[in-house]
Amino acid sequence: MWAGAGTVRRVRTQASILHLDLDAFFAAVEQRDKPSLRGKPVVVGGTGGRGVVATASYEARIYGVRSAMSTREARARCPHAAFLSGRFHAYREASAQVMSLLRAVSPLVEPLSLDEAFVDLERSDLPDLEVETVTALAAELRRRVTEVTDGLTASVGLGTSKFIAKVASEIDKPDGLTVVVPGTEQELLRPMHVSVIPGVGPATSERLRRAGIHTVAELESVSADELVRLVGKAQGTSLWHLARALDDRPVVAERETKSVSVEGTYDTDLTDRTLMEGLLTRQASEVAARLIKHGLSGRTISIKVRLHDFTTLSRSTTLTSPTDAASVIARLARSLLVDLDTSGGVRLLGVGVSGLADWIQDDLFADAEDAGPDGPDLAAPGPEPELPTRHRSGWSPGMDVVHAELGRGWVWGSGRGVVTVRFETADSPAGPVRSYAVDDPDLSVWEPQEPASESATTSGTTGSPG
DNA sequence: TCTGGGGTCCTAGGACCC
DNA sequence: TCTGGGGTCCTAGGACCC
Repeated sequence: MWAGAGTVRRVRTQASILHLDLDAFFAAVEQRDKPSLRGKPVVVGGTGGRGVVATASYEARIYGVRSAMSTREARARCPHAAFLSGRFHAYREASAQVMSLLRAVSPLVEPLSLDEAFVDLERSDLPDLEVETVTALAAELRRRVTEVTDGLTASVGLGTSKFIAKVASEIDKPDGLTVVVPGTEQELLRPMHVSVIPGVGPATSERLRRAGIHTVAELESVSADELVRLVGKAQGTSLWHLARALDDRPVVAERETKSVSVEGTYDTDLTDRTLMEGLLTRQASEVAARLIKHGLSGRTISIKVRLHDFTTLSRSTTLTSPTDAASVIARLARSLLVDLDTSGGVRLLGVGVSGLADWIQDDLFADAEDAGPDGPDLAAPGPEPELPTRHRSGWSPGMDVVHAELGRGWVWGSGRGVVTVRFETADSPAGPVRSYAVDDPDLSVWEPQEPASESATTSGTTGSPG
């Protein structure tokens, strides 16, 4: 029965999905490249005061060092380990070698990270997809991985779905190969903890635990309606299916980028607003550089602020058209910080751009050349930028610079016949705000107009005698 | 001085439009 | 004029993954 579970999910009848996972990847690359580290505990990750472990070699895992553990704790558990901050060039290179091996097996390869990928064997040249055939292929693949990477090892799992292939690759790690024979999936899953299911992390595990659900077998006995009630619609239906090993997610080779961001955690909490603005400005430049490098631009600019007590805030604003300009991203990022109370100290700051388009409206921005590659810059000396006629029909928050009674400002918002201008002052990136009629004929000498704001309505209420 | 960095997806509420 | 529903977009926060 498919009671209340929506559309049928067709699971493959053959173990044609392969999952490959390079063992203790970052640490293994370090041990490969530096023989003195072989056989010794190696920890790769953040080495600063607030760093965390990215990868621990198996020698370090003996001491209880784990991924995502703070480096501080890892040092306490295994003081004699080598603590390294990582050489991502080397990791990327080794990863590329392995990925190209996988693509030689099948064109349909989905990398999950530098050290992990799914391969769809239905698109391979194999004569059939019987267990013996795919097992032989996987064994040969593992041998080739070690050969081309000069000694790295991989764990491989094979199954009828992504879920099962991934579970399989964990079973005989490191340096192992496991094939889950089609038809035996539920038998394998039932005794396992619910956290084996993708998407079930600490929070969901705890919710399920409180409902008396610990194993996949117990999860299977819960109705779809009950699961939706417990964890929400999307996750509830997903759980109902995955508990039955019903997983028809396809292997997807190319994924579109949805957002680009840069963030940093600082060893000591930040309290100086000017410093924070400077850091956001630098991060905005890095984000812009990456957008440009990939030919992307985006409409939504966000900042992320983690306070001293680890509460995390985000603020965002959306432009009417996409940008990849560092000055625009920086200006908006700084102004988003203005509302936030950071007096207790800030441990993390970040800038991101989402709502990406893979093209830029060149014609629309042609005039930005006057102000340099980053678009109009309020700090730049020289003549006022000439305002093009397009400003009369469409205003672009964050991008358009205008001239009005407080000097130069930039468009903060527009709508209902009004354009809001934010003036940048020496004190603040987001200085005073004034609104102007959108059809004002003279752009540079606009007369201030009463903003259509909330404060106007309250005064009317108190003034009425009733 | 517990708790990285770069992502993805989901939820919920409000605005706005039809 | 009142009421409601659905769809879409936006914002903020949270969970999760590697």
